[in-house]
Order: sequence, then C-alpha cells, then structure tokens
Amino acid sequence: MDAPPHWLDPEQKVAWDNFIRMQETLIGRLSRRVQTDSGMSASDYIVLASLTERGGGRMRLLDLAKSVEWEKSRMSHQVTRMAKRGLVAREECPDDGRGAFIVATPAGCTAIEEAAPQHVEHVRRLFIEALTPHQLSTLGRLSKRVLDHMERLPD
Amino acid sequence: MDAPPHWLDPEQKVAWDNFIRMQETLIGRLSRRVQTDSGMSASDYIVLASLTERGGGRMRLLDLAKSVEWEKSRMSHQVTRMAKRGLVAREECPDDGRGAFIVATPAGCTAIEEAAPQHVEHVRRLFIEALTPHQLSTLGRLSKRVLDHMERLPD
DNA sequence: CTGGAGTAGATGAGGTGTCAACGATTTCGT
DNA sequence: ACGAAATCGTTGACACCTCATCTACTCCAG
Repeated sequence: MDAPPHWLDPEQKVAWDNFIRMQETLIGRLSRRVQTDSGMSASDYIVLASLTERGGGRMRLLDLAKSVEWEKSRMSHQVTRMAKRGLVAREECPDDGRGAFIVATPAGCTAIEEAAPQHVEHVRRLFIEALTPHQLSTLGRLSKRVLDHMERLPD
Repeated sequence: MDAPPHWLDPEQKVAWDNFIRMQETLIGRLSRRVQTDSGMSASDYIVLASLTERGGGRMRLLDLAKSVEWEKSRMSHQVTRMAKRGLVAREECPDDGRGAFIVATPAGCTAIEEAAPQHVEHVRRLFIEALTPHQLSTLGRLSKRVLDHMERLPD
C-alpha cells in the first residue's frame, strides 16, 4: 500500500516553485540579453559557441547537435536559418557523401567573439554574484546529482 | 582597475554547466511527458492548472498571464489555440468592455484533473527523489536567493 | 558484388514564443 | 465634460521546436 501522495508536501512545493521560477526568469533574461546585445538569438549563440570552441569553427552537423544535446532536425533547421543570416555555411564532406560540415563564417566568428564576453558578464551578474562561492558550488553539486539521477531513469 | 575577468573560473564554469544541463534535461523530459501522457502541451497544462487552482476556472486574461508570468500576447495566442482545442473559452466581461474572461470548459477541467497527478508524479520521480529532503530545501533556498538577487537588478 | 540494415541529414507541417503595432475601452486631470 | 494617457486585449509577421517522413549514402553479411 502506501501509494505515493498525489501532491507535493508544502516544503517540497516551495522548493519546486522557487526552482522553476528562478530557472525561467534566469533563462528568459539571459536570452533576451543576448538578443538585444548582439542581435543573435540564444540558439545562434549556443551553436556558434560550441562550433568555435569545441570544433575550431568546423564540425559535422550531427557532432554539433550532440555537443549541445539537440536533435539533429533541430540543428538542421537552425543551421539553415543561420546560413541565411550568414553566420555559418554548409560544406560538402569528402569522406562521407551524406555528410555536411558546418563552418563558422568570418561574420559568425566576429559575432561570437563580441557576444561571448557580454554573455559571460550577464551570467556572472545574474547568477554567479547572487551566491557565495560555497553556495555556488553547492548548487552545482546538487544539479549534477539531479542530472545523474535522471540519467539512471528510463525515458 | 581590476576589471572582472572575461571568463568564469573552472569551478564557476562547472557549476554553471551542471545547472544548465540539469535544468534543460529536466524541463525537456517533463514537457515531453505531459505531452505523451495527456496529449496536452506543457503550456496547456500550466494555463489550465493556474486557471483552475487560482481562479476557480474563470479568470481575466491579464490576470491569468500575470499568474504564470507570461506576456499578455503570449497568453492571448495560447488561449486562442486552447479555445480551438476546446480546453477553454472566452467570455465577454460585463464590467469592462475591453476585457475577456477565460473559462475552463468541462473538457479542460477533466483534462487537467487527469494530467495533474501524473505530472506531480514525474516531478517527484525526476527531481524530488534525486535529493534528500535537506538537499531539496537547500536547492529551493538557493533558487530563491538567485531569484531575489535578479529582482533587485535592472532589466 | 549485391541487397538490406543502419546512418547523415533535409524537409514539411503544425504548434509555440516574441515583438511591434493596433483598436477599443476606461480613467483621470482640468 | 472632454481630451490625453493608461489599460485590456488582439493581431500579423517572423523565428523557433518537434515529429514524422524522406533521400541518399555507407556498411556489411552472404
């Protein structure tokens, strides 16, 4: 017996609500910021950041998708839009006739190089500086714990 | 002098990355779950939940928007879509000629009543159970702290 | 070397979010 | 009472995400 209760108890609910509100507010403000500061969308930023940091400005589409944990179709659409805006370009892949290399254009490189320090500054201002170093590392540790827990669960 | 460094130090970066990954994974899994369990989108769920819990199934559009911290236009579009699906309906507001009441239809009430326990169950499984009660309350407290910090900042 | 299974990626449809502009009231100062 | 300003809500354009489906290529067993 002892089915799990159908609702969260008050303390759990408070914790959950605070987490959700914080997370939404934070992500919302950060992405609006990237948008107004750089003219890029948050997605553009993430893609360019991963492409230049991890891939040296040139990556296979599927690797790029994995590096930011996106579905391939999402990445494909995003790359199409970014190509239209001149931030990246598609190149054929000599080794694999199906494949495509995604490369950051000079404009894309410039854009990310200008946007990155500002973005980091906002992360610092909104998030990092809200907490003591000890609190920050606690929050990081608890996040990792939830992450590991989820990865053990089906779905 | 002493300009803030342009990058996060390694410990800050680890904490930030873990937080971001956790939050994205969690929200993603929860909304996919609501979708497949109930056929509603995560937005449908939030709107119906707030409408029935806080408003007794009948609320002004702008109040509804504020209750979930959405922009009015987002809510207006969402209500249009939900009306098309028969989850809510618009009613004229006698007191205020500009206004609109949003009401949950019987179908909407049924839908949220069926979806809510399942959703809570997933929150519990993915998030609550990852942590001890003490850790959970810590995470809630730190979230609140970040939230308060952000509310003090412009933008 | 050939046929089937798996992989890389593109694409179309439909739901969703944002921004800016708008129409329709209500409210308020004078 | 009257006009300006604020408020309530809608709309259109556009960017974005997901899902299912499709093509084209690679790989491998026989």
